[in-house]
Amino acid sequence: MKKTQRYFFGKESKLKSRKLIQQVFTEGKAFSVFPLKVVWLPHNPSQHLQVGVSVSSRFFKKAVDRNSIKRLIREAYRLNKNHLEASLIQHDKHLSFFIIYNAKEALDFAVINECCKKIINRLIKETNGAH
RNA sequence: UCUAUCAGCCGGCUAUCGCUUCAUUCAAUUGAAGAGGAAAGUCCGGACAGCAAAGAGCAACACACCGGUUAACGACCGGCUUCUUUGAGCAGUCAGAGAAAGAGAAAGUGCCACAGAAAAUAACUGCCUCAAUUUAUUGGGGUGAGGGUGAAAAUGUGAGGUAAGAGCUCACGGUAGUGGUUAGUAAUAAUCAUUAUGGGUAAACCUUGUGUGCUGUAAUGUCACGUAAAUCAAUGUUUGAGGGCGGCUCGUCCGAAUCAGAUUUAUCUGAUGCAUUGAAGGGUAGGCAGCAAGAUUGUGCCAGUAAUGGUACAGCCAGAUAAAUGAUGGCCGCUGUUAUGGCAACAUAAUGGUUACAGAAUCCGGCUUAUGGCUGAUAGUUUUU
RNA sequence: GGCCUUGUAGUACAAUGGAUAGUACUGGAGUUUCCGAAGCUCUCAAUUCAGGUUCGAUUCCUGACAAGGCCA
Repeated sequence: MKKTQRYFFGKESKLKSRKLIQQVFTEGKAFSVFPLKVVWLPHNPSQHLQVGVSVSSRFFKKAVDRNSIKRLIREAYRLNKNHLEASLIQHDKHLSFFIIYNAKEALDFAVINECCKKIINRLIKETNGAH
């Protein structure tokens, strides 16, 4: 079990409910690690962890570019999220957050991956430090 | 060699970590399938759904040579006419290529800057004539030939005619209408007779003909939640109150049902009802269907000039919803550049790329726009023989 | 996904199909002042793009591009 660590990112761990997204944006806290911005809220009724990804159509007009950036972010998140999930289950916390791509140009996978690691570490600190 | 047009294709296998749907399994798992020619723009046309039912006129909008294709279209195919351009020819004309929002300006209204006498009634100048007198001017009449400006100037040339002139008359033409004949399904063409001589603009208003109801899958249905039109109170009213005919008008249509009582047994009365005000209370946006077998895809044959249609066989081929088809590698294939060898084809090595435009969102038929590389065909061009 | 609206100087607006596209603010230069501000004078700067109709398009028509709005 430990030797083959899985990196699932299925339907259950995506933030889909329109109501919850509204709540996250109105009540949640935000910080940003360039080029990503995170809005998070320590609340989720169904799962321990749910996440959503968004790219503004103001910066990227073509649907192809938006989709490819979202795929990159999701890939980076998928590879790094296991620490966060474990910590949440350990402390029995619930979290839902949203990642927004904030740059005007498309960046490499390596940059986004580094950025994602920072975000995960900070989220672990925030959720544990609150209580 | 280059350019243009048309048609076709865009890699294959595999490793690790993953995504969506379906099937399977108690479950873990396992298996199968998974983006384009434009999926785009939303410019047209349909299918499908709702608006309970449902006239006439007007408005609004669209279209406009003829025939065909199609479920339908403003799309497509074929033809006609006009125009542009190239070539040939003395010329009439012929041939090739391309374009056309191509009904009506001879129903009416408007507009045509600047320039020009004048932009369509006419006037000015001029020409001719008569009268007067200051004998080179004025006034009356006739005329629409001359005025060289403009994008456009009152049908062109020649002759007759007249005081001067004028399609005023004649001949040959041009243009337009009407009526015949011939060819053609038709537009139209050729020809004959006759009438007229009226500039442009309808992508100005408009007229004629034809057609169109509106809204759109966030439609719509259904399940859950549960409220609205439900509850409570007060007041008023109780048969012609109100409502419909899709945007407007006309004319017209509906005007119900249930219960109780009374009787004239099809009427009356009352209530449910309707309107207004107040109180209390309340706020969802989730699931499923629509939604994946169809004007379907591929191949062959037949009909047709073609668009397209018919038929036989085979196939089932995305279905998400903050929205799947991805990330990192390897090998083969393809290909660019450089170096070496070779007359050349090519071979070897190094290095790089594997792409452009672009991501389904109810589904189809077109149009438009964005697009790199390769292959084939056709046309033109350059060089060599 | 669907349905609409609008494109004019740097900004906000105007224009009957007809001289060189106008007004205000802004920018630049000059004048005034000991120096500034304000004022005055002069000046730069635009019809989103491509076709078409017309003798002639900001205007009319078609297509593209861009910006903005709405849906229960």
